[in-house]
This record gives sequence, C-alpha cells and structure tokens, in this order.
Amino acid sequence: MFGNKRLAKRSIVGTRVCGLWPQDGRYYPGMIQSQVSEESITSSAVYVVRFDDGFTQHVKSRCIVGPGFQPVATTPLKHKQKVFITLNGREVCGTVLCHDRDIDEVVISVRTPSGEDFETVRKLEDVRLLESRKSARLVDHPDTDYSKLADVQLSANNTPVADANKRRMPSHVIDVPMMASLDKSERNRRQRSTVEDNSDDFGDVEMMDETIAAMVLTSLSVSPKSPPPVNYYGHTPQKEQLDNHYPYPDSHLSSSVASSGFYSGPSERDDHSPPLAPLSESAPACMGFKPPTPGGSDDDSSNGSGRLLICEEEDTLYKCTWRGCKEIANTSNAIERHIRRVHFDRDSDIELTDNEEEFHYTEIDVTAQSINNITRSFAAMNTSSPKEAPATEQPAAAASQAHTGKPKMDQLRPMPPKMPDYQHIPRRRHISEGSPQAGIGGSGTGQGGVAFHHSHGQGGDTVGGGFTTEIAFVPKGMSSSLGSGGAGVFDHDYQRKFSKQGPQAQHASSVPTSASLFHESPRASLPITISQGQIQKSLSWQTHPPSPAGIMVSPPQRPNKLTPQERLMQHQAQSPKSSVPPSAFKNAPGHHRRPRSEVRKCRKVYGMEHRDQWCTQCKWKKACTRFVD
DNA sequence: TGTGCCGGGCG
DNA sequence: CGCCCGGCACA
Ligand SMILES: [Zn+2]
Repeated sequence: MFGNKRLAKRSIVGTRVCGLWPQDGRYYPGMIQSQVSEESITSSAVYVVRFDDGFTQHVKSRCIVGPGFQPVATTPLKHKQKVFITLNGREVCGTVLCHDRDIDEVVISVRTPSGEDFETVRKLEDVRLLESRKSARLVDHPDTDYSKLADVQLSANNTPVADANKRRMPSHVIDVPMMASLDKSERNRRQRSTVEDNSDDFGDVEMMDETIAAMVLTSLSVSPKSPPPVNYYGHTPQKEQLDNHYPYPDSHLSSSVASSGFYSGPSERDDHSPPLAPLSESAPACMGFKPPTPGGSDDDSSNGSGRLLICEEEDTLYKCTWRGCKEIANTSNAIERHIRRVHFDRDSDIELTDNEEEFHYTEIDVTAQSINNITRSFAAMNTSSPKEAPATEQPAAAASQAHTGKPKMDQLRPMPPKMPDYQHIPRRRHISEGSPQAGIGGSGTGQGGVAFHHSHGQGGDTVGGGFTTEIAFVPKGMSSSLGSGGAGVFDHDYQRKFSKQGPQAQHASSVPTSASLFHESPRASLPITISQGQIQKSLSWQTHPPSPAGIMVSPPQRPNKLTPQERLMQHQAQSPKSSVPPSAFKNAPGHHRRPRSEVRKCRKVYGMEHRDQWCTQCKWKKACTRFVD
C-alpha cells in the first residue's frame, strides 16, 4: 500500500481512473480531481473523482481502479460494467455479462462496429475499465483521452502507465458520441441516482472546451467572464453533489484539461475503426452528444445551448507527417489508409501492427479561425471556408470536393496578431522507415495539393527567427479548410479538434469561438532545419512548463494537472523543445548532440518492462521513430 | 540517475 | 540489414 499510495499521490490529480459509483457498484471513468484525505492505517485515502459525465464524488482509493490505485485484476466487475478489451488488435468496448471471481474470467458482451453483439470471455487482467491506448482512434470509440490510455491497464502489470499506449488522442468532443451510446447507460444512472445532468454533458466536452476556451481567452485576453458556466449547464440543476462547477468559469476546464492535455483533446471518437463509418464523424458526434437525455432535467433541448456543439465549426483534417508527404485527408481513416498504402506499402485496409499509422499523421484542426493567421494567408489565397461537418468523413478523395462553403469563422474576432503555428517538426531523419515516395518537395502525393508556405517573421512574440510553415493540402478542394480553421497540428494524434468550444463562446454569440486555438507562443520556437525543403513547422505553444508533478489540489484553473501519462502526451504534443535555445542547435563542433527533445520516447512511455512495445528503433537504442519530436 | 541515441560491432 | 550494446551528452 504504501508504495501504491505514494505513487499515486504525486501526480495523481488528473489521473484517469475508474471510480466505483456506489449507487450501482460499477466503475465509471473519470479523473482524480483532488485528494481529500491521506491514507492512514485505519482508513484508505479518499479522492475526489470527477466522472466523465460530470459527477464528482468522493471515492476511496480502494474503490478506484487506475494507475496508482487498484488494478483491475482485483476488482470484481458487475454485470453491465463497461469495459474495454483488445479484440483483434483493437480496443473495443463491451459490457460485462458476468465475472467469475473464482477464475477471474469475465464474460463480456462486445458490440462490433458493425453493430452486432457477441460475447467473449476474457481474463480479468485483460480487461480494462478505461479506454486505453491508442485506441481511441482506432477503436471505435472514442473517447479517448489519452489519458485514459493508461489507465487501468496497469492492472496487470502495474504501472505502466500506460502511456504506453501511445494513444494519443484525446478528444473529447468526439467522444461524445460514443458516450451517447455506451455511456448512455452511464448517464442515466447518474441522473437517476444523483441528479445531475447537465454536468454530464459537459463533462465530456468540457475538456476541450476548456482548453479551447482557455486558449481563447488567453489569446484574446478576454477575461472569462461569468457567463460561461452557467449557461453551460444550462440550468444548473440542483445542487448536485459536487460543486457544480468550479469556481471559475474556466475552472472546469482546467480539470478537464488536464486530462486532455492541452488541447489535445478531442479525439475523435470512433471514427476510424470501422472502415467505413457511414456517418460523418462530426455529424454524429454532435448529435450523439446530446441525445438521450434521460431524465429530464437536462437542459437539453435542442438548442444546444449547452452542449456544444461542435458540429458547426469543427473540422479536423489529418495530415500525413511522413517525411516529405503532405497528404491531408479529412478522416483519420483516410489518412491511415494513405499511410499504409503509400508509406508502408501495405494493403490499405489492413492496419499496421500496432497501428503504426497513427504515428505518422497529425490532426489539424480547422476550426474557426483559430488559426486565423495562418489562415488568413490561406484565405487570401483561396478563400475558402471550412466545410462543415459532414465533410469530415470523407476520404481524401472526396475531400477534394470540400468546397468552400461558407466562411463562417472569420469574422469573429480575430485574435490578435499572434500566430498560431503549428508545431511539429520533423527534425531529423525519420529513420527507420524510408518511405518510398515521400515526395519531398511539394507535391507529395500528388494530388492536387496546394502547398503553402507560411513564413512568418514573428510579429511580436513568436519566434525569434521566423520559421516557416509549410503545408500542403492534398485535396484540392480543401484549401479552405485550413484557412478557415486553424490548424493545430500536433504530433501524432494527440490533438484534435476542439471546436466546440464552448459554451461560453457560444452563448455569447459574439464570442469568438474558435478563436484562438492555439496559441501563439511566447517563446520562440526554433527553427530547425528549415531551409531545405522539408517541411517543417514549428510551433510554439505557450510552453507550459511541465508542471511539477506535485500539484494536488486544484489550483486555479487552467493549470493542468495531468497524470503522468497525460502529461506525457501532452508534452509530446507540444514538444517543442522550448527550452532549447535555438542557438544551441547549431553549434556544433561536429558532434551531434542535439538537445534532447522533451518528448518521451518509447522507453519512458512504456517502461523497460514493456520493452516489447517499444518501437524498433528504441529497442535498438536508436532514435525513436514512434515519438518523433 | 535516468534517458536518448550515436557509433560500432556482430551475425 | 537486423540486432545489440558501450558510452556519452543531456536532463
Ligand atoms: Zn520509440
């Protein structure tokens, strides 16, 4: 115990866990919001767990499953407990039909993407209560915060925090949909049991929102005014046990943010997994989101005031990050297919082992103007607008037709002149994989891509030297997207769209919704190799300092407290090695010595104990190809 | 002290 | 090449 506890304690706040919901004896996903009491000889530690649906509850550590807490392996699962298992290489969500405690086998009802249900028996240790790994995207469901990733998985082995799974993604927004389905039950329970409803929605969303909101605010320098929370929820329900929200408007964000990490959040929901998802992601998502409101109280209703909506502006594009490739697709499926086909020379419909594809593309959000700057330029070029929701789903090809539709975003208030930039720098070689054709120069794959170069000199704060961003869009039609939305790209998946920003934004109507997504960074990002034609983007975020791990309580709002894993991800996402003084990189006496990137590599992520999960390069002690900085 | 990975070595 | 690992710069 001590050990555990200790572990948990440090950066436990923000850790994704599954907490026991006393009312029904099942575990629900959420995150540690704070620690109420320490563990003592006579009693176990108590934490405030904020469930994904918005509820907050005090839970004893022994009733928490997750990194630093109880392993799933020792947890009795009730009928209907939602769980995640790996099926055919991908994570799927299912519900427990029964758990034989004697042999610790669990009969799980799994619903395939195609909709059919079937049962499977798993050892308890192979069952996760939280969604893990990569799955988010691949899997069908969604939600993913990467935070989840780690989760429970550790049960079996302990610790690994999972990050291991590389998964990245977060995205709440998307999740929503999923939640709708699965969680629905969850929600219901909550409502009925406790009453809160609104919050639940926002639970999912909030993360993103927060993030976004935070960013927005920051950038705009607007202060968060009061409005938000309230509306958000709509009416606040009753008191709910928790505070319904945090004191600060954003506050809620903060917490959530944590999990999602910066913005990382939004992953998409499930989209990807099934090869064809009929609906567009976004659309469903939105809808799903709100849906069922069970009980009644929820605000609901259509207007959506509460919920966010994402639909409208959000748009996410997926850009291949393969060395010189600039392929962009509207769906992750499409991009993964592209990667498999083009870069891995594989059958496009067969996933690579370990979903390696995921490591080779990033998401770009195009939401409303967040990025405007960049966009602006683009806009100038094309003037297009982002497409709406539906588009997302189409594959690249289809994408092309994205047409510009209307420009929704822009007019809002643009943020200040800062620039958003991206991030992600290819930096050195990509080692292992040589791709056959990555086109380096501009066209990349060929299709009609537009290549963009953005160079910026910094207007102020951003970078010290300018950096250039080069983007190419493949789909011909797409140009707009970028323009319209900002694009945030992060490393591999970790980020996603956040579009929905928020309640606040919305409600105010005038608020800039998307405004800033990203940020600009105060510091300079470094340029890196540039010139050559490689693509590079550097991005600068505000660097969040890696927070010291110890924050427990919730400080103010935005600071994120993440679990280690999350933080990890987050970092990776941001990865700009901010700390590095640009100058450093060059000096070189011949030796290479590069400033070490902040990104955690396989070794750190998976740990020595899971060396088998490391990318090959890491195994060989070569430069990691999975977590490239 | 731990991490990332260059440079080499070996089969 | 694939696979390992000594060793070193960093953090
Ligand atoms: Zn690696």
